[in-house]
Amino acid sequence: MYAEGMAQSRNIPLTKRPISDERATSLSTAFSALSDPIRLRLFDLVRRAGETGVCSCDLVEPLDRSQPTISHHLKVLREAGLVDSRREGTWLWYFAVPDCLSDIQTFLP
Amino acid sequence: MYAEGMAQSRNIPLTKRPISDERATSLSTAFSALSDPIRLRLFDLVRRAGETGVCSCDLVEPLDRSQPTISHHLKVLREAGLVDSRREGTWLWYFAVPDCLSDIQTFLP
DNA sequence: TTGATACTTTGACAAACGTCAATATATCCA
DNA sequence: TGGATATATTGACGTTTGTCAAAGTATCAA
Repeated sequence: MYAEGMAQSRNIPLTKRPISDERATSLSTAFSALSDPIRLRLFDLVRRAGETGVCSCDLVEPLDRSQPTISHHLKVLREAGLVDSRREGTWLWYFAVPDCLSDIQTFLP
Repeated sequence: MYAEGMAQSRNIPLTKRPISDERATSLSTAFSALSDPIRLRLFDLVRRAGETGVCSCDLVEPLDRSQPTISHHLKVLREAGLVDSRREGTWLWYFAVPDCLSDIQTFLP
């Protein structure tokens, strides 16, 4: 049976300097943005389009999702700071934010 | 109004070699495992414990979650291939799988 | 101003998720 | 064999998420 406060610590140096709660939340937002297969492919497509970016209308067909769904995913990516957009007439060109993954980079070993 | 198949392609070289669906799914599993703040801190704690690992009982208190919740998160991390465990008596020592993030590494710029 | 195209927002719904209490399983020790 | 500790599983719950149809907003051109 498991009872309150009965856990016996193994007295192992748990952590020297554990990640802060704030940083964990910030990082998890970035990870979360890439945690859906469609959204990951979406980001991949946008990133591959380089500085020029890619017209959002060209992203619907290859991902086999409705246009509103793609729009929703792009919003998630933008709010996570991974992509941004530039308007050109009625079109929106999406591009990857430079160094958007540097924070994740520093977390990896 | 948005109508079926009306999207006009901008004829931009969309992708040279877009990520495959399988790879996207595999990668998103890893990202998903780190998409929760508590689970991210959990992995951070385990990883910091090095080869020896850390006793699961020492992870409940610092993360301020119930024992079943920590157990659940550890299972998610294990199924994502990020951590593994070694039994020692009644204890389970969790440790980070070496190079578990190499796949994510190769995805980053 | 009217119509066409590009995109976003809203509303709805099922599925997945994070959480905990309660219970079950595993391992050791007396 | 029992009791104690460590961990996992089950079941339930409210919340979040991915999705689409429908409707709304934006921009341009005739």
